[in-house]
Amino acid sequence: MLSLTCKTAIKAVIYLASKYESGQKSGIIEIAEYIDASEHTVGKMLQTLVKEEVIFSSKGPNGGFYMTVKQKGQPIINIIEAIDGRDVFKQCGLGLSKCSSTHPCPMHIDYKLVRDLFERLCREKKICDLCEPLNNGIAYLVG
Amino acid sequence: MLSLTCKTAIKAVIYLASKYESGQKSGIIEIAEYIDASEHTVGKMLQTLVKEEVIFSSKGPNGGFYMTVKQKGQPIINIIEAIDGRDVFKQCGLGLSKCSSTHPCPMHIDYKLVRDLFERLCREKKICDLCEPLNNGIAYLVG
DNA sequence: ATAATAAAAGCATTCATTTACTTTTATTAT
DNA sequence: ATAATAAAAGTAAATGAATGCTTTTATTAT
Repeated sequence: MLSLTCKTAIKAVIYLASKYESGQKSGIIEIAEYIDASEHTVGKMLQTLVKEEVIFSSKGPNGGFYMTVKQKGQPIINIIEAIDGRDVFKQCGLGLSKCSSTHPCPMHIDYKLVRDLFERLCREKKICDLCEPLNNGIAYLVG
Repeated sequence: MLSLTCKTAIKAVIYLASKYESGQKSGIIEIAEYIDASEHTVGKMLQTLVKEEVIFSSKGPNGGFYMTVKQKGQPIINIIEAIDGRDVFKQCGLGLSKCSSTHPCPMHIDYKLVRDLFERLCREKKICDLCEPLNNGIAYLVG
């Protein structure tokens, strides 16, 4: 459902959000190391997130990527739509291009149930909700 | 969640099952044309399904691929496991290799809900359940 | 037996995604 | 102003999945 890059993006953003309290910005290398991902993939992907205003960045010494309180309050779906596009939750379970309630594939009704549940979860869960268990040592971004 | 080949496999099997009443076997070309997929991909994929005993095949004139009543009663998950492997419904939503209830990613609980719902659907729905709406002209495999 | 048919198998190519490298641009501290 | 830092941007390579092609093997009807 989600691309590898998109999963990496969610992890990176959760990490960034969890660093908010420290008041410090994070560089590409730091983020990539923490979530155990390729530096280059992370760099490209963060660029996209900045362009889509999911996160902010600043150049130069003491520069890096960071988030505002408002951005921490964004739903996860903002990350997903920025990276994988707006149609993730509209795709047919069997890959038909025009699958809909009026022209359904045989799995349409059931698959839509799953897809909609996932979408709801991604709309309801805020970035800050997910970084909380990380800060409490209850959840992990690697392993 | 499912690979392109896996989606093609599900469509091919639903088509085969829907042809059961006719008592006729279907060749690679016929199947590929009906579900609008690459002949070669379909050939390879059907081979795998035969090896995993999801469907049967016979060579020679009047040969082709076909299914028994028993095979039509299989759950969809049999197709998925044959093509994409047994771990599809065990994978972490963020791609962690060791994500579990004791070492969860921040999305674990919520994602598991979605994953489990999808798995349940794939275990409960039988192949013959899905070819029924097709036979009734209520659902489609192309478009 | 032979020819025709159709799946099985192996190898090669294409395509998309991911990862890697290099150069450029902006910012800050000195 | 200058040097150092760090993101932005553009291009290239590597990987993996999907597709394409060719040969082999098995079966059936004649």
